[in-house]
Amino acid sequence: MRFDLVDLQLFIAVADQRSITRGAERSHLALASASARIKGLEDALGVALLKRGRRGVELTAAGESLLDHSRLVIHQVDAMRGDLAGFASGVRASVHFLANTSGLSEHLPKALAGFLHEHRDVAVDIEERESTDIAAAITAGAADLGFAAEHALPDHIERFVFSEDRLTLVTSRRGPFAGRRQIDFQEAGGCDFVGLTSATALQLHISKHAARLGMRPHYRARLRDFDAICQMVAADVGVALVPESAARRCAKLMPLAMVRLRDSWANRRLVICARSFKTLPRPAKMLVEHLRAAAM
Amino acid sequence: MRFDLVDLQLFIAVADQRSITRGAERSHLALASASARIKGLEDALGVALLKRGRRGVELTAAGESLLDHSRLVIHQVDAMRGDLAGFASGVRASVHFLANTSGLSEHLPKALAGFLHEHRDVAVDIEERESTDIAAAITAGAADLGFAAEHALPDHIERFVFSEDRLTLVTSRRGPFAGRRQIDFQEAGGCDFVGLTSATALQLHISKHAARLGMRPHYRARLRDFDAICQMVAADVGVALVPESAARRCAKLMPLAMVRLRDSWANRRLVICARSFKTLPRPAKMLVEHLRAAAM
DNA sequence: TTCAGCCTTCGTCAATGGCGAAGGCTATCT
DNA sequence: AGATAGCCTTCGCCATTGACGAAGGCTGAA
Repeated sequence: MRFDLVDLQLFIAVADQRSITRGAERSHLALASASARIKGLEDALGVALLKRGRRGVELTAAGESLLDHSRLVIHQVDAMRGDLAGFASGVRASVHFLANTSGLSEHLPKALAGFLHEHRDVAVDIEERESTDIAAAITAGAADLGFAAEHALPDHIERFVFSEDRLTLVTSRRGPFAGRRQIDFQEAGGCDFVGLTSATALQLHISKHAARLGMRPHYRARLRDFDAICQMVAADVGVALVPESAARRCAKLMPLAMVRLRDSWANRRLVICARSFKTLPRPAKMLVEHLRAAAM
Repeated sequence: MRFDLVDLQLFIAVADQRSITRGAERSHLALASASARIKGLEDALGVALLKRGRRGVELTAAGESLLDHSRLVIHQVDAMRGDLAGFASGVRASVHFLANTSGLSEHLPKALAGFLHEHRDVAVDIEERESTDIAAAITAGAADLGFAAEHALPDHIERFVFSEDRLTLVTSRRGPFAGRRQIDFQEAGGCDFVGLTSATALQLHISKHAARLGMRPHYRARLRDFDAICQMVAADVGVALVPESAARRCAKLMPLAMVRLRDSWANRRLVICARSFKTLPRPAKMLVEHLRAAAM
């Protein structure tokens, strides 16, 4: 007692045409074959689906119900074909990912490379955004995942710690703390500073804590990325707070000194975040699992 | 390039068991047949669905997607089978209908009899409810259709006028308006009344308009149905406002006089109502069409 | 190197689903 | 009343399909 998708498609054609003859044509079947299929469908379901007449057929109440269901089933199958066609053609599932500057340049590339290597049928679209903008975009559903500083995130956004970013004071080689390995940030109160443009989450973070310490740092320049900042510092324009990973990378190329801060707020927690980990599409879930495994 | 429902069910079994061998068993197929079907499915969709291994299989990303789709399709097909099984067993589609007392006893029976005669595969379950209760039930989705007084319905409930119910003052044959064909309701201000229990929509309607006229009718008795009310009236306990159709019917059996009211509010519009006519199940839609045709 | 576990391939054969042709039913026309 | 047209059902035939058992192939573990 069975039927198949061809039966359902034929039934839809017969119902649309109100004729087994024309429905058979529409389905590229001989009339006899179509008639037998419809009869088989009625046998399988145990109910008459059509009223046969001289001028074609009409649906019974059961036939009307079957027509509704058939349309749903065929629509679902078409959606399935479409989805699987995406896999077949290599236009595969993708994850939309937003990362702040630290994430993009320092923390993620290695982890993402590993993931993409293991999952050749998933693409990751990464865009650079500020941490606060990442929070807004994720809340709005405009991205699957984000990499951001935890302090920039509102409470409703789910997250787990991926890494920590220790802020480091960079100075020129002959700078004011030459020979010192670590200081309290307050000791830098009298220095000129080079900083990020004020809209960034990192810069806001620094400003907030400086204010708490009663400091009013004087910014000689504000720039957009760590390399440019470090070049200014190496040229003795001022000192700067940058992520340790960026400082190390720049120190290889420029005459810089790195001085650790004892302040606890100088350790930023960087997190992978989502509106809800549970409801992510499957490719994003796979990426999350990978990143959890790669976290510190 | 095709697949069928057996393929999808087999795929679900294979995915659940993580084994073609055990999936074949679950689907009552030989291993070779199952293997060939899965291979055919992969050919049809143009993408690998499984990673084969020594300890069974794992789903690819495409396979995971197909699994999700397959579950939806099979669920839809099961729903279809269930629905059609209802037709096959004669437990056919039914319409859940709520009607007020007037509707149930005076207005609907003839129209519904006609419908049921024409549609032997539909059942109509009618329950008696007050008009205000009908509104609540329909809003809550607890019934498909209602027959109620329009004034008792909130605005969001869709309706069309089925009939009008003219309220009539009934008195004893030798009553206070003997010989009068029609009066203003206010002229009955000095009479004793017999009425419905105060919770009914009709009684609330009457009370509201009496209050507007500055009347304070004195109720000697409150009863539940028109026959009982008319018996009291015939026994000269008081006068009563009842629907004209009920008054006519009772006047045949009891010494009653009927006096028309000139007041416009004495003409109640009785409507067929639904939360949304457009989204009704098909059997209810058929009943609505029939009632539209039978409306005044 | 052997073995166990699992999947794939091969050959066989019964069942299926397609077709053309002919028959049957019903309403309409002459 | 008989003929006709329109549409659906049945029959017989035949190529294709889908089931099976048996054997082969691959891979990781012992």
